[in-house]
Amino acid sequence: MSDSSFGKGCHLHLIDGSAFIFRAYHALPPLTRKSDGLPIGAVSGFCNMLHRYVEGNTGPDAPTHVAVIFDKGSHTFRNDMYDQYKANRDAMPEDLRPQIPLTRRATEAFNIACKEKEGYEADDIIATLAVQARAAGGRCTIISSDKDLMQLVGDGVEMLDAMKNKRIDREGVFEKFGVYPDRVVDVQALAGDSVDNVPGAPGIGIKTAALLINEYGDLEALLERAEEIKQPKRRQTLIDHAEQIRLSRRLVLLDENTPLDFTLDDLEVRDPLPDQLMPFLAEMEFRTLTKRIADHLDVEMPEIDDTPASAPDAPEIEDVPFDKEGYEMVGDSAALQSRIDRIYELGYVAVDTETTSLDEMRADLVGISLCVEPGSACYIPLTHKAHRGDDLFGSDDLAEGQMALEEALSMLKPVLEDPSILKIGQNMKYDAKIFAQAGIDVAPIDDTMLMSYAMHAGLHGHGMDALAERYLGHTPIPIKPLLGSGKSAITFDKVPLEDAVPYAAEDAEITLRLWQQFKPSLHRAQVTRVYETMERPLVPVLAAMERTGIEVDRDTLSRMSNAFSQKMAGLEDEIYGVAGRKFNVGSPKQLGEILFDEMALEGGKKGKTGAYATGADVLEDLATEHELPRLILDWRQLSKLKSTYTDALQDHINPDTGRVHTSYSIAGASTGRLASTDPNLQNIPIRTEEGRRIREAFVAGEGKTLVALDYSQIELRILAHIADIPALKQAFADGQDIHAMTASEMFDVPMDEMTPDVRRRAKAINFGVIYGISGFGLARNLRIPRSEAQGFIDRYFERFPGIRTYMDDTKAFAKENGYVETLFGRRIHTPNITDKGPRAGFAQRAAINAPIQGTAADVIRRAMIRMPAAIRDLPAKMLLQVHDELLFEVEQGAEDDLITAARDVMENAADPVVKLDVKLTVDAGQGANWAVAH
DNA sequence: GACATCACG
DNA sequence: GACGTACGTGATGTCC
Repeated sequence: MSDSSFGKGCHLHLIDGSAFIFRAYHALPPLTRKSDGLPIGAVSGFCNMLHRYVEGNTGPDAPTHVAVIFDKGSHTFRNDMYDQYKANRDAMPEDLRPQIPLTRRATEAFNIACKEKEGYEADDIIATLAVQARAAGGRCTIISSDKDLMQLVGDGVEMLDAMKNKRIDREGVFEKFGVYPDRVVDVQALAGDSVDNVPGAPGIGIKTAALLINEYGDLEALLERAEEIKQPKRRQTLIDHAEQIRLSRRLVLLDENTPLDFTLDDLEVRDPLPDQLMPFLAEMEFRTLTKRIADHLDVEMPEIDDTPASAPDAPEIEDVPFDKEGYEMVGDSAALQSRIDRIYELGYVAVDTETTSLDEMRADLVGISLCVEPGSACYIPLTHKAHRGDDLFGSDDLAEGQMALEEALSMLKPVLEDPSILKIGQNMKYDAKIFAQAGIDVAPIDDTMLMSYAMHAGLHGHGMDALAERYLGHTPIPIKPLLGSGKSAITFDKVPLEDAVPYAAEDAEITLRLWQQFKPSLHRAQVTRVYETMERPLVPVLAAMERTGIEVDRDTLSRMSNAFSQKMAGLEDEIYGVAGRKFNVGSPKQLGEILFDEMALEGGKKGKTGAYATGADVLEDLATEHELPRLILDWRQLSKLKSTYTDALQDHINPDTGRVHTSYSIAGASTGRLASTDPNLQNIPIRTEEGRRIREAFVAGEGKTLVALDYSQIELRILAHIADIPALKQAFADGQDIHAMTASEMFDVPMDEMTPDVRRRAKAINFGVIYGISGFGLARNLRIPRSEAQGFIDRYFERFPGIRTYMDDTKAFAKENGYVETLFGRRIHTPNITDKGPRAGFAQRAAINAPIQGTAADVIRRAMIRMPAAIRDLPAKMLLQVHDELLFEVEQGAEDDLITAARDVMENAADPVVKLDVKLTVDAGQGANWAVAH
């Protein structure tokens, strides 16, 4: 190596460190260090890549200088220019975070210069060094495939895609951008970048951008002469967004003058020093790699001690039997402190809370259980009462031997909030909400229920008992005998400590064991991304929404209840008169007997239980024959509205907050949809005028407005994309009425002669397709002969052949693999797909529907996860989700800002993972109550 | 606790 | 040729 300074004949290699890390992380399963469980997969991959890189550096083209460049800090000067810069990036996976510093150490261990600078991106440092190298007359190779670096290429600067081993020169850049490197930033400024959240010009992509730049020379010339553009839409876009485009250019333009405290000469290539490298590899416990590098360097393989530090002679995890004797009660701060110390040694802990209620908003914390290793779980009782609930003199005295609640929480708060300690739970949303009541913001978290959901949706439920049984072969201690049931049931704070400790501690241990089993399986099941990006991050978002709740006006509901009561009473009198006697109108059994036995109406069909069917469709048909069915239908509607809504909702108004707090189950629906319970706020009436008025009781708080945003026809749009139906895609692109278009296509009716009835039929068919259409089902829905319905379907398939292909392919895929997948990789298992006979149809239709419904569910999940950051600076809160709709509450005056921000997130929620052929559009409404806002 | 019914997307 | 069917949910009331 020469001692002369960097100049002609020198060759600088700049490695994009972050790219290496992410590639290593995603390429490898989540390995952990054997002695202590530290996640180490990305470091392992990183070292492998560095080693391969060093090995490959021979021959005439070898570098004389080299550095690995890292990002540092999340805030850069670009965030000062534009606060949304990179704002929609997913958070770094929790098991990657602790590995980042280790990759720096790895680089140094390989004796390679390692550089970073606070407030600057790695790309800026790379730009600065590349320009310096060029100015000094040397060459530079940037090892990265990041397109943001392509602006640097030329005059001795090239890029190397290490993955594909492909060099990128000026021509390569032209291939990618349609312009040479000096105009790349102009093209990027126009096209924007959804990954970095660079806005660019709406509707202009790289192709159009390159076209414009090549025509006008450069960006400024283009913007100055924008008036000359022939296409009106494009012209207007450029005029309207000129400032946004200029901002975008500043965002993508790399800073070639980053102040650096080193020079190129400091980057001279150095041979690895075995004394530095081998101890590091040994510390990481990389057996294979250490051996390989030791051989390569011709040194002795160092000792690797990977015996688990915790328990040197501990048997394998699976061998520890469940043993409630090992469960301890923690009753003082010294005992708790030693548990906390252990948590810090390992970096994770399974947590479970015991409370007085399943309703998190009304529940009081009773105790906390912790577990860091099988066999030694503990329970910290906090507010257990001294006497059983059935004690004649049950008092409020606390049981003895418990820690003070405040003391325990103040000791645990730093642990629960520590970003370096992973908190593992089963249905963590529940525990997080309980802790939130105490002002503790639990993070980061893992959730075994959600891991199971990501891996096993469609196979079985994901409750703790089911998972323990199935995956641990263990039956948990049942809660029933402890709490009793019915009227004599007691709350957990009344359970004696000797019973509470084993029950509670076992839950934490089960959770930990499930986690140990599930964590590495996620990767094998290829659902890590689903779990990390669409399940886990949703937990805090939903917890916040549920805790916020929505204001519901009790008086409005109460008045409606009274009105319904009166109407029902009147109807009952009429019904008894027509029927000839009194009976329970709410009893389908009695009604069936009246209609079909006593009154002997036609069309009585008995179901499998022997009772007559009296559903709405049956009564609807009978209504032409007799007046009774209509009266019953009217009564039933009122009865439903009263009992399920106007009465029940009042009971759900939380006395403390005056609001209604639903709970969303994340792992309930197999397709990825959420489900709302206690109360269900996803089925508030809207289809009938009378029911719709119930939404008037859902109101905005004082000085606020409710804003509703809903995806327009999201499932049909997704169908158009997945089944690749050009006519459907075109219709959406043109903003056409999709049902009218289908009708026109199918029934040869021109669009301007469309009748509501023809459109209605087409609409039914469109929905039928999403549900896995059958002639029988469509016939029943449209009340037409089955043969006619079948004719429609045949015609539909003829006009849109892609649909049939999609259905056949999906069924075949499900049979082959036992699951189907959404566009985002969510898997829905289809264990019944092999059914024979009459049941076969069910599983097939479900398999056809699941990718469509599931993809729509994924989209809105992604939007919800990004929403808090997007509306962070607005006085607005997200309140509810109803499958394709999000409801917000916003301070008056900020409605439009909220709509703009939220719509943007929703419409772009598929990016960047999926590029939909059909754009998603979102309709917005606002008002003082939900009836108006929707 | 099963079943029928009906509210929503 | 017959099977019996639209997909996904949750809450309520009746009846056993």
